[in-house]
Amino acid sequence: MTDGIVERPRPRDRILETARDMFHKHGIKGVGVDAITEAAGTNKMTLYRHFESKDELIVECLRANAAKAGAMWNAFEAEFPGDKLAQLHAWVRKAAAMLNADGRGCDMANAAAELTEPDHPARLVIKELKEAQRARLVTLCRDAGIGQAELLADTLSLLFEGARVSVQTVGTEGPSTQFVRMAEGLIVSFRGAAAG
Amino acid sequence: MTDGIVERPRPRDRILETARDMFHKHGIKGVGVDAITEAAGTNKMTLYRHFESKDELIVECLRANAAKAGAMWNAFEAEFPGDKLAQLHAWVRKAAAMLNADGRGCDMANAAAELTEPDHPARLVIKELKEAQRARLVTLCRDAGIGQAELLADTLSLLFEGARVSVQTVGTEGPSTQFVRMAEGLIVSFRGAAAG
DNA sequence: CTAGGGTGTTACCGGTCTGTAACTTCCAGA
DNA sequence: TCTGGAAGTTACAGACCGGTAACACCCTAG
Repeated sequence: MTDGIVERPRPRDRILETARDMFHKHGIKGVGVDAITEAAGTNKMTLYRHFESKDELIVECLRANAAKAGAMWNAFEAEFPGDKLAQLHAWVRKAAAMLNADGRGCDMANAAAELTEPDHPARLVIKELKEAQRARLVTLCRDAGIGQAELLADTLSLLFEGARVSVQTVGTEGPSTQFVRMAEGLIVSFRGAAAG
Repeated sequence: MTDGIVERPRPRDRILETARDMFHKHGIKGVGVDAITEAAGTNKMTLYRHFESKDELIVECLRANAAKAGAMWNAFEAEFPGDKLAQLHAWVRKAAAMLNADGRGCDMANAAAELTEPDHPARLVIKELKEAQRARLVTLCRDAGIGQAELLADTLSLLFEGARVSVQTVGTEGPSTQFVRMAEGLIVSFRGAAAG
């Protein structure tokens, strides 16, 4: 019986969580496996028992990020069941909150900027996961009864993506401050025109 | 008299040009100074006679990029003298062309993603140069007689920035294909509302 | 012709990186 | 209590990194 005390996560999970955090903060090439394992309270050998290479660890981190993002979408549905328009507005608010969370952009985009080898295993999963997110936003727009749902979803996607890199280059006081206004304006405009 | 043959650029310029190209293609941390000098047809010692460190070389590369971008703006003015609206549309076309040029995003944004140390010398110039570009786009929108010029300029900025990272993650067939339509639609919309 | 600065060459330094080998320690389950 | 597997430890291999020292070369300005 080990009740009463908080179970310390297994080494694999500690490594994964620590790596996610450090990759996010310092970039992928800016962090070595030694630093990860030390911060995770373990050692390099244990890392290589659970992940066959740093590249595989990177991929697993990206997948974990995507899983967390997926949970976010589910939270929208749980908060506003059936009300797709409210969920869309929740997405806008959540996106805006992320902009001010820290000065680092999207982990997928940052990884894509760093890992330039065209056949790097991470590039495949980045594309996969980004496309999945796009599909989810398109569906949300369509189910909200918006005509030209793809165009609105793509526009919102690009705005958000751009806002995240803008925060990374000029900080939170730049163009990204207008993100909510832009997004809400677009939604109104798309709802007004041809509610097909 | 060395007429008749093309003057080979001096080592410093060859290094700068080669570094710009390699940083763009492979990322900053993905390229070592040895590789740069070898590709530039010179050697490491010569590099360190002209640049006091790799960091300074990075900064000079970013400045060179900005200078090239500045020349682009001047080309718009030369092509459509006085016609600010035509220059704005030229910007949209040029931006779209960049999206399909190669799969790599903005060098400034990529550098910001890689160089995470908050006091890295490159971060200062990135912020400077991005703010200068934004100011230029705002001025163009304002001079084109558009009300809410800042909002339009910021929206176009974020769209373009987002399109560049989108190209880097999902390729040229993703949301970025809609960039021109989005941008032109926004310009029309902003011109329609309150030509203050 | 000569002097000197820009350039090329080679070797090296200390550090860091990913990844591995060999061995010990710990702990849960039978 | 015994056993087997997971985890920790130490040391190392081989490569690459940014940066420097010492020296040979070449070309041009005087």
